[in-house]
Amino acid sequence: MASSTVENYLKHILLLSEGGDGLVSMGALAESLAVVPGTVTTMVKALAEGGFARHHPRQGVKLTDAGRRVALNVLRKHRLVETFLVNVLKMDWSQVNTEAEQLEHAISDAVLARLDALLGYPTSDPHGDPIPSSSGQMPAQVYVTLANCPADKPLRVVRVTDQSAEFLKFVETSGLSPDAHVRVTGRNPASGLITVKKSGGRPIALSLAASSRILVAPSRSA
Amino acid sequence: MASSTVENYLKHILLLSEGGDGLVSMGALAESLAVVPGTVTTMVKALAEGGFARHHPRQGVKLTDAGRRVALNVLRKHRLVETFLVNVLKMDWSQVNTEAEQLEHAISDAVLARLDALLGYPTSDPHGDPIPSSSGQMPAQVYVTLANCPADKPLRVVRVTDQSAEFLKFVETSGLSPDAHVRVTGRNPASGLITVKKSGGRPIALSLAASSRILVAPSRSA
DNA sequence: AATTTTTCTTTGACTACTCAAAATAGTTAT
DNA sequence: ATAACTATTTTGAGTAGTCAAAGAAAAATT
Repeated sequence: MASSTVENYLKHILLLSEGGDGLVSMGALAESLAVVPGTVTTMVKALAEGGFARHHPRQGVKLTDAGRRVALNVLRKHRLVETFLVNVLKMDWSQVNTEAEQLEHAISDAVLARLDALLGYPTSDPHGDPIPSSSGQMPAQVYVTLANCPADKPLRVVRVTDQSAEFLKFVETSGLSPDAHVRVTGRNPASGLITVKKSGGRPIALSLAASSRILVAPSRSA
Repeated sequence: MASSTVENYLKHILLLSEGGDGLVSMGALAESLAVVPGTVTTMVKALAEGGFARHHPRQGVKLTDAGRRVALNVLRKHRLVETFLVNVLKMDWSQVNTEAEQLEHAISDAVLARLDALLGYPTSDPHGDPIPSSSGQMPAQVYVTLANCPADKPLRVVRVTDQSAEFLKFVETSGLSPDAHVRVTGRNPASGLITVKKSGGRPIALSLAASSRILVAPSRSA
């Protein structure tokens, strides 16, 4: 059985390796886990020893298939728990990430299966993050960010890729949570601002940095 | 914050001290926690250091008020989680003890409060064990065991004080789960057996040892 | 009372994880 | 090509929790 610590390392490696070639630097991992780089080097070698990852000295770490399997299962637990906390327990979506961080390591596969059924087999969590299937498949999402999508087209928010309570609070009060219908009304690269409008609402101003953490899809309805 | 290990020690001390004078022997605690006695001595001194317990060398350990507060909260989490697993997730009551053992250390007070509301503020779990209140009160149950209650009186099962999956399976298939209505029909101290009957069912034979783990209350209806 | 048994405590050692700080490798700039 | 910078690795040490086995105290036997 992988310890909570090992599960955490694997989860963070998985998240950081998305998009790239799978290699994650020690520095990025240390930052993400809030430990010093030396600790990461030590642990990554232990991970490699256990067959969960391969360590390429001075280059980075990459998950093995076994490691990815564990990481995906942890991520699945995390996101299903978040969904439960929001949909069933009606908790604030800006808080559930922290809660799920603990529960993801304590929940058994048996409980997970029941929870999945109770929730109706969801494929994404309240932040729009995709939930890996029990067989370890994660639907590849290739959405465009609000920062670089065409103006004036009808859009639907599908995902918010920043789990910080502060950002999520802002998104919620702005009404930009997943499933919100919006369109980009203005874009000013000089000032680094874009403005979006909900159908029938007043314009909302966002920094480019903020808008790059909101993923959208084309929407039929305005 | 008390670690999972500390929480576990406190919980086991609380459970073992019930009924007695509050003093728990190192041996009993070691047995209950499945560690060697030397480990318990070491840990109990750390608990005392942290203000959770008082260590009386060669006699035993006793919780302080702070320790009891923590222990009751862990027990509350354990039993509310069990109730959730059975009532909401429809899990087998013989398995939920093991599951709750993990979850009791991972669930926050915020989640607990929501869970409590969802379940309708129950006062006992599926095994009939009393659930401590959020303020740390545990309803004192002074029930009689099936082993030494009067014969032929109508009884209601209120609690099963053995969490082993095997025993719970037996109780369930015998139909002696909490709220079952039964009466003692025979008692044979020589063979160590007693027989009970559910209203309209056939007699069930139990050892005295087994029947001492089933608590009952007088029942109006037969 | 002396001896045996039981229970408890101590000691030394080990695993898992962590940090601080020094050493090293790789990269970039001069 | 040398210097400087940055990222990584190594080393030494510390905390939390555990066990095995030796030693000490208390209780039970004889």
